[in-house]
Amino acid sequence: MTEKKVNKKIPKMTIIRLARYLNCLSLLPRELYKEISSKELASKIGLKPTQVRQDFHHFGGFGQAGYRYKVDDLIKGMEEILGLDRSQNLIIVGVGHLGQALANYRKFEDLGLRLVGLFDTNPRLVGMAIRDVKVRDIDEIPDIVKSENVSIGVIATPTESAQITADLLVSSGIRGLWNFSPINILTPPDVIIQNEHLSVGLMTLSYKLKQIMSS
Amino acid sequence: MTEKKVNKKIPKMTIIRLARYLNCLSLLPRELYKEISSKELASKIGLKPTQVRQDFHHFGGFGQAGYRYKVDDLIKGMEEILGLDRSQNLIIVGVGHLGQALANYRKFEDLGLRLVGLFDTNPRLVGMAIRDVKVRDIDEIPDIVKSENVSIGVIATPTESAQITADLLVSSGIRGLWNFSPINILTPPDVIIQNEHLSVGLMTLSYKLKQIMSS
DNA sequence: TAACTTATGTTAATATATTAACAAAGGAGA
DNA sequence: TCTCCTTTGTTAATATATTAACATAAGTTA
Repeated sequence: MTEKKVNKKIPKMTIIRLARYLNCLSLLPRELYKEISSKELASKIGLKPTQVRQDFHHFGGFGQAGYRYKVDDLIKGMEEILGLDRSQNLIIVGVGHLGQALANYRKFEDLGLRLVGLFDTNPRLVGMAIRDVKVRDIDEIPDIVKSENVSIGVIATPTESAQITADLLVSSGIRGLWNFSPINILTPPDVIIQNEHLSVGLMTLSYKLKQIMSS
Repeated sequence: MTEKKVNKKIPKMTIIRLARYLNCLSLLPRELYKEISSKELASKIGLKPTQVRQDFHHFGGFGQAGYRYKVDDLIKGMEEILGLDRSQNLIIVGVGHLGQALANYRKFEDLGLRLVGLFDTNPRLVGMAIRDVKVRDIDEIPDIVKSENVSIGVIATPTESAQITADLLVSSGIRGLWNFSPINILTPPDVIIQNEHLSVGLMTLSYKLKQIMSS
């Protein structure tokens, strides 16, 4: 490792893989894996070792020639790059099945994310609590966003309400949206939106299935 | 349009975008949009018009020079390419919040997919029904897969059970897995696995947020 | 010590993906 | 009819991503 050269514009695909590496490493039993090679890590994700090393190289590398990577160093380094080293707060809008599934998602803590609010319009849900987080009416979103310094808003509402929800979150000051509705939400250019368009994954699965069936 | 040249190895990214185009088109009000230009379609997804045309070109094109695309033709063509023209059956394993969210997912029908089974190990869930689909014990998976000719299995179980569930689905004859657990599931090479590793999306969101914050 | 093995970092070569440029085709209006 | 505008299909140019090749470093064994 010579020097950090983080400002050299990191490829988009490298960031996605970095997240996959971190996800993979975090699931490893730490007693067994104190160290890991690019070969081992690659095989767990279905990549080639040289891809792993090339990705790491964009950040100056995480190891030293001859040695294998120290898992702790990898995790720490990647968390820093991905902005997961400082704790961030998030809220979930829409407390249907999907919203509740996400509210119970244990990985948030591992990623340094704290769920600080649940919101819905349904009066029967408002007042409930999931894992000690109260369900509030969406009217309270602006206040909570400010008081809790929320940086990420999760859109788990029905499709019809998704755009309005996004507008509300943005006007409340949130710059990061995690969208689970199927629509393409319109936002100002300084807002980051991460879409989880589930049907896209399902359709590509269908395509690949068709391919192997007809070969 | 000269001729279909589908056998020319379609780029992976083109298939993903094809799914996004179809998703976008299916959400359009059909009275208003009988036709659409590459420019309009591209802007709705945040792409350039030339990208849309290049993607379509891999299949010989969907229109005619001078005319805009007919939305019906686009949808029909893409459904055929993605293997959504013939109806496929799927089952969901794991009827927690996520499983129930997916079971209520209305888009399945639009994609020609029919939910024919829900499975769980929890005796309190077995016997219930969601949208007229009974929840059965996972022991019944092999029988149902055969009798209903199931082609896609959805893994919505806790992480600990994900690999076992996958093994069971594969041994029952399923070749397509849609995995919502965070782990990288091991399967024979002739099985297609589509991972929805939600934390990856969340991490890339965190990264982008960090970028705009520090600029 | 020397030869061999395994490992990472780095650069070069290849492959893939995106964007630009332009010909061909239709519609609208003078 | 002629010109202008818009559109798709197609090819060429550019940009990005992946893979291969190799130098360097550490550990191991004869």
